[in-house]
Amino acid sequence: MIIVITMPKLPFKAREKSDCLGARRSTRREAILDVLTSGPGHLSAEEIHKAALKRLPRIGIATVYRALKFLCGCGKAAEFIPADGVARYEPAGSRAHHDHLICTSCGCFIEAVDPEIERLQVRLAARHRFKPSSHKLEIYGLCSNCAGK
Amino acid sequence: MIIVITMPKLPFKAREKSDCLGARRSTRREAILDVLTSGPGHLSAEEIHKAALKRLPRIGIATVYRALKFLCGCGKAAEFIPADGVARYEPAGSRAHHDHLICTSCGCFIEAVDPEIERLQVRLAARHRFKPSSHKLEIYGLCSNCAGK
DNA sequence: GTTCTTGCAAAGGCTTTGCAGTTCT
DNA sequence: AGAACTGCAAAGCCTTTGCAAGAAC
Repeated sequence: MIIVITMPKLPFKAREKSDCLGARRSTRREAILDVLTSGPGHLSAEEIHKAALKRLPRIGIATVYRALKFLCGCGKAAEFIPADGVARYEPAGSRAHHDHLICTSCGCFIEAVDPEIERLQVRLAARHRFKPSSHKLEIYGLCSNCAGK
Repeated sequence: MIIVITMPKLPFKAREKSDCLGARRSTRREAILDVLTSGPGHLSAEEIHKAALKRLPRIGIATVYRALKFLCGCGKAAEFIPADGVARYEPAGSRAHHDHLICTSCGCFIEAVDPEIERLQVRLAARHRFKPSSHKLEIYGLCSNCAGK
């Protein structure tokens, strides 16, 4: 069984709070959400940890993972796992869905959307009597920079 | 940097052989390829190992991983990593590309293709001056069986 | 006999968990 | 005070690697 959207065991009170940032104010979670929204996007947990350390010198990697699970559960962040198997995180909720063009040379991520593809995916699922809840399209290849070399 | 299609270090002679099954005949690699082609598909390394053990009671998991890398390098198998982060393998080469509908309830994989989506993906990449080499579309949701419940 | 292949055990990399101490309300 | 949050270290899981023994050519 595969869980795609992991809802963390939110503390009881957190579920009642509209901002979903937790039952209590937490400097770490706020910092991590901020790293996520102000950073370049598509960061790994380790990269997020590194960025967070600049603001909170003693924050541990476990806290980062916990906060990320939490934020994903709240819909404030989204996790996705590219072909290298290392999870990346991006802010979610306020941002539109998008697919990824991933450069296999420099590792950069380009966000892209094609409404038509989105529509066709729904059709494809329907054709198989499949009820889609989320999807993920990744195109691997060379970005314009790397292809030029 | 993200390597999507990992070409294993093939032994020198293996590269010259057309069947690409290795420089030498290997019962294990043949068995694993057979598990792959005759099995239900989308098996994890562990599942493949379990199936292989029935034929070769002493085969080790390392051999399975090595063989899988090898077969992927030869184009005889394809690896893909769904949202749970655990690699799955399927026979390749003789089979057409396809996308996956993945049931988040029972974990089943449905293979599907939509030629139009394929075309639009190329267009989408081109629009970003991106040179695609492979892509992966996964739709998560409920299969008809699970949706009915 | 040389080179490839294998099993085993150990190590690696990413992620989660247990626990005791700390913080928030 | 009570529940939530945190850092640290340990454990977990999947995968790879080192090495000595075995097999193929």
